[in-house]
Amino acid sequence: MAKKKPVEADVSTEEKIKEAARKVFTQKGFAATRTRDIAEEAGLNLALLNYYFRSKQALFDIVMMEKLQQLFGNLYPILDEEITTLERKVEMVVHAYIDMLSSNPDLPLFVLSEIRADPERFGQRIQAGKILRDSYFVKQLRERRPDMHPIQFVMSLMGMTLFPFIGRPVLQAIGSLSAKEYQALMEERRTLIPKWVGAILKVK
Amino acid sequence: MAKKKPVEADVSTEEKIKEAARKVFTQKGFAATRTRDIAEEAGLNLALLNYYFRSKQALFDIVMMEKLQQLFGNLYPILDEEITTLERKVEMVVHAYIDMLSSNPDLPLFVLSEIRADPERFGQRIQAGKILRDSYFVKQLRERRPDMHPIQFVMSLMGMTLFPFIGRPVLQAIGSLSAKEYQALMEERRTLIPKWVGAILKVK
DNA sequence: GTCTATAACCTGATAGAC
DNA sequence: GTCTATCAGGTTATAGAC
Repeated sequence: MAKKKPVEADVSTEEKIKEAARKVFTQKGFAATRTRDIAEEAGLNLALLNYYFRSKQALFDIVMMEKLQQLFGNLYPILDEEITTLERKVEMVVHAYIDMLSSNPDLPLFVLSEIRADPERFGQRIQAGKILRDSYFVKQLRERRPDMHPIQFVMSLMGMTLFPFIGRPVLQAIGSLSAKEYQALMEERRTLIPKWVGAILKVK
Repeated sequence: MAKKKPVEADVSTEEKIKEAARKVFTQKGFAATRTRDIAEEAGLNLALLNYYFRSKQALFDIVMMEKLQQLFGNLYPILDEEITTLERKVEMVVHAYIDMLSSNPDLPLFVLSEIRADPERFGQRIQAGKILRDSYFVKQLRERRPDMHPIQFVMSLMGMTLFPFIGRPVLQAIGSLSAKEYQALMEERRTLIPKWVGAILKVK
């Protein structure tokens, strides 16, 4: 009743463009994407991109901020829970990533590539400090393993979780795996990684 | 004595161009690189690129093949040694990668991005099958852990080793680390990863 | 708001002098 | 072999009709 237009089952033009931009930018990156590709993907005219968003760069920035949030935004809330154990946090992080990346396999390679292409624009955007300074996770980790730098642990956890998606073409070829088989291995990693990380926490 | 020119301490123009191309392509990727960038980096004129190499794409292909070899070429020889143990092979792989990536930190993100951008051109170029079908490494791994798919192990090993370089800007920010501190952590990983991988091999 | 047409600019590649 | 000058084509962005 409060809507501007009573019947509006279809998405707005603006949203169509954003959705097309998400797809094309994530797949090809900023430099290799032409605004024409996005317009075509959206089934719209090129001029509308500049009507709704001022420029290719402005549209990209919007998509990029979303993707940064998507890739890193869920991390802190999980890691700062006070009641969950370290092992449970690892389980939750791995689970959340494999869920999300199964529908967005290109996300990590896209985000990390674009951060490197323009570090000062996007690098700072991650409120990076707070994850390792303030979180309950780090407190627990320091308590359990005062001998190791927390980031060493984070590197390995993220590496084990994200790398299979970043290096998928190569890994899939190395293993002579079908898409279905690869997906099954990702499912298996939900339990495999927490188990392995548990072993890492105990060693020495 | 057999040289065409008696005095030639300086590098050839062709090699200057290739060296500049290595640097710029690896840093910015194919799409974001302009042939003018390469010419400028080489301290030469743009026309010379097309004189020595036919096109941007042809020059890129040469660099890309080199970089593929650099990233994956040393893997099989190490993994197919008959006399070394599984643990020793892991040590050697980790050591070789950390050595090489310390002077070429952009290499993995570059190669993996470009493979994704053009999978049919470069994907096949890695004689991928042989690493996991034929190598002595896989034989040892199957023997030790018949319950797990070898690729699961490879994913984790490569992830722990390569990801710190792929995600460096983010990880360095997360940890509030200087370049020097980051480098020290990479050195520490030479022994840390083999130790952790050893724990993974034993768990359950 | 949406389109077509076109401006303004950039990029890869080449022609031709030296 | 190396340079300057320039072409041809493509790309972002805008003007203006509807």
